[in-house]
Amino acid sequence: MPQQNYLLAALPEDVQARLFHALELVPLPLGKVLYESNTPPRHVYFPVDSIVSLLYVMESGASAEISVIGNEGLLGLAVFMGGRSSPGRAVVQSAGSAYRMTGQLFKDEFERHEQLSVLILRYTQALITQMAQTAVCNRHHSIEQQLCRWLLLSLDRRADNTLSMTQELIANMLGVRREGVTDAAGKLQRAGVIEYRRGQITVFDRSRLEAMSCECYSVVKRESDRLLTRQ
Amino acid sequence: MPQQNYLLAALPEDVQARLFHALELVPLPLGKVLYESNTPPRHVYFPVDSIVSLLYVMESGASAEISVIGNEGLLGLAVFMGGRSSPGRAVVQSAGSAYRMTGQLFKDEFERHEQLSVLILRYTQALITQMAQTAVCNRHHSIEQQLCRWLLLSLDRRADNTLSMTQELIANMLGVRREGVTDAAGKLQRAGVIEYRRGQITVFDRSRLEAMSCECYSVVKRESDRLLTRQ
DNA sequence: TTCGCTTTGTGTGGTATCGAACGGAAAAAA
DNA sequence: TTTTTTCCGTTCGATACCACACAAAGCGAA
Repeated sequence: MPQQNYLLAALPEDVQARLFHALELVPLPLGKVLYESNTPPRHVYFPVDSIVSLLYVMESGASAEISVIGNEGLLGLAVFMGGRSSPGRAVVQSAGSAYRMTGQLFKDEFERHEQLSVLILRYTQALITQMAQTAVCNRHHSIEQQLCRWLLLSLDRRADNTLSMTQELIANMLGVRREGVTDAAGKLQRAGVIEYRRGQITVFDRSRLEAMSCECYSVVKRESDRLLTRQ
Repeated sequence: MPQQNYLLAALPEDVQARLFHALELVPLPLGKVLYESNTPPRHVYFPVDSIVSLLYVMESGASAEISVIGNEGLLGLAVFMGGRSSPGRAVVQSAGSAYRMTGQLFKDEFERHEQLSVLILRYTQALITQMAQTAVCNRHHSIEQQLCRWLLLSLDRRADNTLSMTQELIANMLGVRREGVTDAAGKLQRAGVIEYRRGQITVFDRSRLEAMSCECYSVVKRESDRLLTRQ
């Protein structure tokens, strides 16, 4: 159901009616690259039960995640921001599916329906907040705190309390070494907050995780809620 | 002249005519705080010869700059993104002046004139790129590289090759200690690239500075040019 | 079962940055 | 002029993160 995506669900019924016949449900396997850096996207994606990461990759090959997008958002902002493309790569971080429609069609609708554009702009601001907070977090917080933040952000976009994700991949997202993640994850496991085993992470104590995380998670969360619920 | 601001200058003449009578020229002294975190802005600012930094400040007091705004842009995106306010603080980094108009008025114009909104959206995307690149830069590059990037970004928004800026303030922007900046700046000075003396920085060899900077500067620069010139 | 691959744990050493403190020199204020 | 403040340079030890290497353990396939 398209309404599993909050952005789509928040639209007025008449706009939904116009849009939904143009939507196509596609599976998003783990690791699939939706957008490559600086190449114009064909489609706009609305995740339902998948999670997609926006990664910036440097010349050296080093990378860092700058935002996480799940069923609260959409991919392909560049389409109606007018830039056609953007640096950064979009990679499926948690397999699932998403609705999509062609960028041109969506752009037309964006320009036609004010309720749609208002919603998208608010979502854009939420995304900006997430990116800004990520920048500060990268500068000032420990790997352990960032891991907590990352787990929480991913958990918010999942139906249960598990994640399929190796430490190696998490390290790529956070832009740190795998060993650093091993250390931090080991601490969390010994503290009884999480349990992991060969790429399967289970979160036992979410409130402890929030307490061990840096403020960045709650700042982003609060701001997203403020922007996307208070219509 | 309002046209000293590139965004204003890029508008069609009829839109300029509509907007300019609502603009007010105000001086921006060094250190002035234009927006405080999470407080709704009254005005939208268009810098002409001033530079404004967008800072995120953490609970601990530690801070980091996430973008620089000069005569190529504007401040107060939250106004028409619909969020009314945003986290982050806007501080004048280089004294000068700016045109401003009330947020409500600007929002009305934004919604009325498609040429204006298209331009602003493109600028927003350029800003997003800058923020994302800053996040990655914070993660992967040395203080020296980041200092080069920062000097170049500021220099682009200045008419000459000097900056009034103490190492202490630069450290706050970059989110590092003052001593780290002293080290990096000392290297640059010994290399003959810059000269500084009690808060006055002169750049002698811009091309060397670009060579010593990380790729982040050129990525942001190229993307901004692409978005804002190719109408 | 055995083999091979992936994932995770650990160690060793090196570097960059941090935290805190002190001192000097130049500018600004009195 | 003298005093005060600001800005810059330097030090030292602590720590976080890095690069590389290798071992152990889980899992799947033959």
